[in-house]
Amino acid sequence: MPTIKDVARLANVSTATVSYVLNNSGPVSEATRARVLAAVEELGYRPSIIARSLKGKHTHMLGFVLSPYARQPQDPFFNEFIAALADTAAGFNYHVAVTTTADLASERKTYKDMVEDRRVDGFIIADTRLDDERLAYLIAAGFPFVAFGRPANELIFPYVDVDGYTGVKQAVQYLIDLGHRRIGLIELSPTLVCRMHRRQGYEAALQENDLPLDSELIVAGGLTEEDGYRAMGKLLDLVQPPTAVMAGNDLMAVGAMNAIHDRGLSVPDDVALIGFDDIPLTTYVRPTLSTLRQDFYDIGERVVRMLMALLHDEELTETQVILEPTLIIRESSGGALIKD
Amino acid sequence: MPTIKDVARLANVSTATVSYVLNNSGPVSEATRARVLAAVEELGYRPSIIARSLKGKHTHMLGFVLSPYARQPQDPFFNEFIAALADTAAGFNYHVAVTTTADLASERKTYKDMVEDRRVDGFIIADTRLDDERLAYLIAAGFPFVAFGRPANELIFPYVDVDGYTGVKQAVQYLIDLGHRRIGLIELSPTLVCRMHRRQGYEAALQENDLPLDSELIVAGGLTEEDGYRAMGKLLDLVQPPTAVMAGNDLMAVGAMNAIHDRGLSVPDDVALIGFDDIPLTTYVRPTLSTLRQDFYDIGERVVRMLMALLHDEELTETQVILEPTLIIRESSGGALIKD
DNA sequence: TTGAAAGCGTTACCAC
DNA sequence: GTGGTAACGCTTTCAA
Repeated sequence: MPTIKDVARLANVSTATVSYVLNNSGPVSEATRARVLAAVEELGYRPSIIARSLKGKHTHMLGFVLSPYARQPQDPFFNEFIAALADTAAGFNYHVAVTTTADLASERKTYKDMVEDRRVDGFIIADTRLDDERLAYLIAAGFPFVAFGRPANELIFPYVDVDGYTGVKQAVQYLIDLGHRRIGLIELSPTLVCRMHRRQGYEAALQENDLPLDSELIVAGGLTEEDGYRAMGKLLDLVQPPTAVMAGNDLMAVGAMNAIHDRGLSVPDDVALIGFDDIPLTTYVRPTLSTLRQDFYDIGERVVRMLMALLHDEELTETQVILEPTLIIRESSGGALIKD
Repeated sequence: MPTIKDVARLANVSTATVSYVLNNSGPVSEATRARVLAAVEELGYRPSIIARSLKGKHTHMLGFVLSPYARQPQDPFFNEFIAALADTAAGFNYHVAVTTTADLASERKTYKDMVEDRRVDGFIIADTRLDDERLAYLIAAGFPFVAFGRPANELIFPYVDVDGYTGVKQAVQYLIDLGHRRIGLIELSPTLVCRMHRRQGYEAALQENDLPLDSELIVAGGLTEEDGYRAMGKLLDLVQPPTAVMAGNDLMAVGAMNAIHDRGLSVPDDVALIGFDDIPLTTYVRPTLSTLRQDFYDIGERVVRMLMALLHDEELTETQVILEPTLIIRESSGGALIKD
């Protein structure tokens, strides 16, 4: 591998001049520039990222830690999100280091290691939590990051989030307009900040329509298909089961769908269903799943752009971005209950 | 951030001694060692990965490039595989840089950049192709990598692969044993090496049972649910459609399932179905999908272990590993056609 | 058992 | 416009 010295020698200039040419960081005569460029070409020289980093104090790496804590690794969310991160970062000549963790302890250690080893210049944090150690740690360490998800407390940091409140409210309103009066809610994991907003959206929709808030219609779910299956089972066991259900995410909605089918009932005739996320799975199942779409690619792209601005000391025009999800009506939400 | 010099100063030793202690690379008296360790502790010192890399000529990074060319980004395969890569690498103090590419040209550029910039010490390559530029390039460049998938030609490199031939043969035999005589095959993308082996397994099973090889029963598929849907449509359009179908992967099997349902037919009564991969989706659909399981986590782990051995100049005990897939019978493959 | 110093490949300050 | 050289933080050779 040729180094800058080899280039300098071949072009009969100093290494400083080579550096000037390559980085446009000094005045160089056209003739010299041409000679340097020719030498670079001839040698196939590429500057060493590592040496550059040692000088420049940055790694051109972004960190993203996969945690089973808030999302299952099989959640297709990651595919789109990671692709967006990697794509967008590449546009800035950055790369993304993806790490996985098994539990909270190893997650803690991972962040600490990445920060203290200065392996990455900044982090992308997904799925903010109620009492989020990661956020607290990074803020305390003064380490740059941008989150997908809002804070639950008074912490201040840049983020992109989806408006779960408005989204769920709109979806539940849609079900109410269809004629549904008993609408169930299968909640996400209690530690997730977004669970809160979605719940509030659900309650707001009922209140605005003067529908009673029946606590037995709100069941703890979780994250996975199994969680949704189990939660739906509880709802179906009620003396008066709901005729429609809003699920915390698509995976649980599909679980709910299976629970309904396995009891010989039908979606949407016996129970209408709406999910959240719009993962590809929604169109694979029958009936296809109505849902609230969050554009993970868009979110990932925005998050990286904000982080790049942060790292380059640029002015962040918007530091907290809230995106509206789109209600996507497919088959599982059914038609009007009472035909006229 | 404290440097090695700060530690040396505080411990009243030279930087060399600090380095000896930290790397166990020189004889150090117990007293000195203790003093150094105390200083490290007090300062919260962590060696700079970058400076280390500059000396040592390695980055402690592994590269993995996501390509839509052979697998759709929404393929859940990636989740498990990437998690396995990241987990296993972490055990060796390595990290994984994940990059995405949009097309073959950008893929080519990505590999070139990563290699020439020496951003990573080695690559993991997934889904080998018939005429695989990536492999050719890395071999020509003498750059270390381990593949998930076999070569299609005479190239020699370390890999882990799943025995698609035996797997599919076994699955088709299973269908034959159930009484099926007309068995369809929905193929993977033609460029994938594994398509070949699976096709051969299909043909072998038919031949061993003296069943005719009907070319109209073999249809081009692809990768996605849509591909499977379309391919199944073609099979159902036949004058004499198959009573069972082996799909190139689970995603296409689910697409086939939907195609069958959408024509008012039933799985497995009208058409029995077996997929390949065992992604979580197989248990979310109704009927649940029979499939050949490949353990992506295991594969990812093995690939990284082999790559680590390669990078550390250790003897590779096995350089080409073939794993057997497991036939998993769920509902979609049905029971015996002719009940006795 | 310890340390001085060279060197890894850059960048950038300061002279010329 | 150009070049010499120190510096980035570490490892390692060589000498003491």
